[in-house]
Amino acid sequence: MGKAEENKQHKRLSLLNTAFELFTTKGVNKTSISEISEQAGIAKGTFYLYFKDKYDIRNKLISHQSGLVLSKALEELKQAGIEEKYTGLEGFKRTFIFIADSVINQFTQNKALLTFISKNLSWAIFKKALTSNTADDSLDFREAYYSLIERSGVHFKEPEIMLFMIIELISSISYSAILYNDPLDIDGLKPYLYNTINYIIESHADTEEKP
Amino acid sequence: MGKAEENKQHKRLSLLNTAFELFTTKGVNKTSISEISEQAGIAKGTFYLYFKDKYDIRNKLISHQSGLVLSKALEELKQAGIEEKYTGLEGFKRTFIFIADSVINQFTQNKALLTFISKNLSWAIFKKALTSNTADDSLDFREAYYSLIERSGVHFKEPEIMLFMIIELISSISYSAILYNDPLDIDGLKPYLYNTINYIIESHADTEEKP
Amino acid sequence: MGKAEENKQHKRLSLLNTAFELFTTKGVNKTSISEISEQAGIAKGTFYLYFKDKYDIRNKLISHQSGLVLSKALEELKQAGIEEKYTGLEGFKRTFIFIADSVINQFTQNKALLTFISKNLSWAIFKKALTSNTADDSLDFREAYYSLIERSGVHFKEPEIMLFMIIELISSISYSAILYNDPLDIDGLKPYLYNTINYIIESHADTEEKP
Amino acid sequence: MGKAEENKQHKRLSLLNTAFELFTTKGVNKTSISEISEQAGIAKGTFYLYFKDKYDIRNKLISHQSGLVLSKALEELKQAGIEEKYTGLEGFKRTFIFIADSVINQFTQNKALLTFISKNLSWAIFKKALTSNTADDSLDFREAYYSLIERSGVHFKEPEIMLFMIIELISSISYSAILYNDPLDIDGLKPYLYNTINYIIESHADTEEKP
DNA sequence: TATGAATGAGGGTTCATTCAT
DNA sequence: CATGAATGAACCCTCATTCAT
Repeated sequence: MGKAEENKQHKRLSLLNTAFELFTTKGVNKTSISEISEQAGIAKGTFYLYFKDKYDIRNKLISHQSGLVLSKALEELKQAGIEEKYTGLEGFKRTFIFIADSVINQFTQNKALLTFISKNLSWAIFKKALTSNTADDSLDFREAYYSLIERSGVHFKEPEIMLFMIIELISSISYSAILYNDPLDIDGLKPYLYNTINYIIESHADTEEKP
Repeated sequence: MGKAEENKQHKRLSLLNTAFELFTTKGVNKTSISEISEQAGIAKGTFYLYFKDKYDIRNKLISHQSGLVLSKALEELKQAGIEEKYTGLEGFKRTFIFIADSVINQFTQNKALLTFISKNLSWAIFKKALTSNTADDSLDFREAYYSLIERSGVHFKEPEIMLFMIIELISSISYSAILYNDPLDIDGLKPYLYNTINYIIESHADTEEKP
Repeated sequence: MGKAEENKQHKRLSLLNTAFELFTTKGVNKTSISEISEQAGIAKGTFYLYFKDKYDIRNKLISHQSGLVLSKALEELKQAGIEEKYTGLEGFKRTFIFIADSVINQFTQNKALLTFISKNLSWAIFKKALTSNTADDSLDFREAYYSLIERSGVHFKEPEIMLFMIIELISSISYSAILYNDPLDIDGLKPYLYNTINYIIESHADTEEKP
Repeated sequence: MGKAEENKQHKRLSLLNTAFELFTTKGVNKTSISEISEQAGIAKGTFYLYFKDKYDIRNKLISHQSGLVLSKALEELKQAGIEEKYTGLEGFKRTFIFIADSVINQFTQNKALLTFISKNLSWAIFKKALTSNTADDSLDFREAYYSLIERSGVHFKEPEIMLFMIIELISSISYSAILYNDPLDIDGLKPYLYNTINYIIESHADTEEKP
């Protein structure tokens, strides 16, 4: 049982990894299930024991990969000790920008990943990724987000909308800037982007954070 | 000659219109060239006399349709006489929000169009749409944009980046809000969106617009 | 031993019942062994411990179900007491028509059963059903048939052929009439059918039935 | 045009013939479209230009082949001059039996055809075959049937039902007898069969055919 | 005996593209 | 210019059957 279960997990992962590589290399449309299976060293029919179809595996990959990116960003945050250095609204802004910067840098270093996620991400899928971290991972980004808010001591009027707007801004701008340097490379755009993010945060903060 | 040329244009338009209807109805992937040709009342082989392949016609459609949306927005702007009522930075902001609002409303009323454009739009394609208005149309949105700036009398540091950021913000937020009401319906999000747009404009304006 | 044996019989029956339901619902072709097994709550591999393949279980079902239909007809016959009321050739005819009518009514009330049996029945399979009543059932229709003849006191020249002809007539006519009301519904056809059956019986009877 | 059209007809026929051969040899279920196409010397995709799917070609074949069998029977009838020799009810009976005999003999000589038709024939499909003789053939069996009746001078109460019953009787009995000699070979069964057919005809005739 | 994961051949079907007319 | 029949590769998916556990 243990062995069989292990084997199954191994195959599942093999399929996920292969699919990810192909999706990011050739795009989802031009990747066939035959190809995924073959390259994963698995019979074509076996694919269907693990995933319903190509879009099933794609969605699972998006959740999974988004989760990984965020995990890494939070990891880096912890190591940088940002949260401890700053407090209040200022601290929150710095923290958030730090995370955004980490995410953007990851995308800059892995453009295929950016292509894959951007072309297929929707806020709905992303929200799922925030919470359900596909089994293994124990990270819950949503929780991390709210604990971040709490620790800052700031009260935000609509934290959900604030998050949504920032994420949409980051992802849409990253896409064009990182992949096409258009209208400018991402480093040139960062000041504008972070400036806007800061503004969004400020405008959502309830005026007097220390009454 | 005149007759033949007319006929050609007619076929071309027929293909474009049919393709647009099918793309917005069933999606680009699930629309076949056979289908487009047949529904356009044209032989399959003839399609290739006008377009290279499905993606060729798709790109042309995106440019074309984006142009139409902007044209309509500018048209409405003219009829509303906004530009004449307000001046300076304030006027520019109002004008811009007016245009954004028009675009968003158009998308709200035509969700298929939104899906089609959002799923396929990139800044690069959009930029092309701004200038080259596919033959017939005489509108040059870029020109309109700069004349708008000029008339306002405000000097912007990076008008191109400003435009880019605003458009990305609008399009990414519209997508989720209009199509899925997630995290909120578009009417609920408009205040936040317009607020942010205003901020972006302000932060790009060179401090003292009236020296 | 008793327990294991019971369990085996239980699984066998579960497979037979499930297969029957699926065969009559979706047709033999479109029913897969996976489906049968799964719905029977049995592992796929286990199926092969009980039946050779789909057609094996199908044949066994036809025999079984045909037997059930005949059993029920004979049961009803007994309860109606027809045999006691009439004697001689006349009695035989009435008895036979009674049985035919019961069978047809059963089919009318269970069209899926009719489809299944008609599409798969052959005289050869049916003959097997007449005698070997799949284990449990103790009824031997062939025996019942000959005892019916004997009791009537009539001598038939070729009782086997007579039975064959009548059964083929009934089954082929029922099929079209019950399932498609074509060329007429079964009630409209019954007079013609029974009239012909009567004739077949008469023509097989040795002239002077009471010497 | 003429050439292309000819070519199309040729391909169509090639597909029909190949399908017929495969259907009668291996059965409809076990024949694949790949096989039909390949053996017909045509690309697989081309099949779909001519027929919707396997069952489309099957139905067309049944109609076609049934028509051929009947045509041949009527041809033989004409050559035998039966109709001229006999008149009235007697003549009708002899004519009908002659046709039945021709059909049965054809089936006896072509058992594959019998298997194919019997396993797939339904009264509904047959009726279609009676009238619409797939383009080329000019024979309309239904018309022939009614002209036969008319010429005989006999009035039948329900000619449609009479035909239905006789055909069902013939086909179901032929099937078992010709293919399996069960319960008797077809020659042994013919007397019983024809006897019954005669009876059915008689019983449908309006009593006094010569007033 | 029972399981059910794995197989992989083969099914039906679609479709971009070509080319003779 | 226009056609549309023909292609055949490629696709997705199903499923009977096997076999290690």
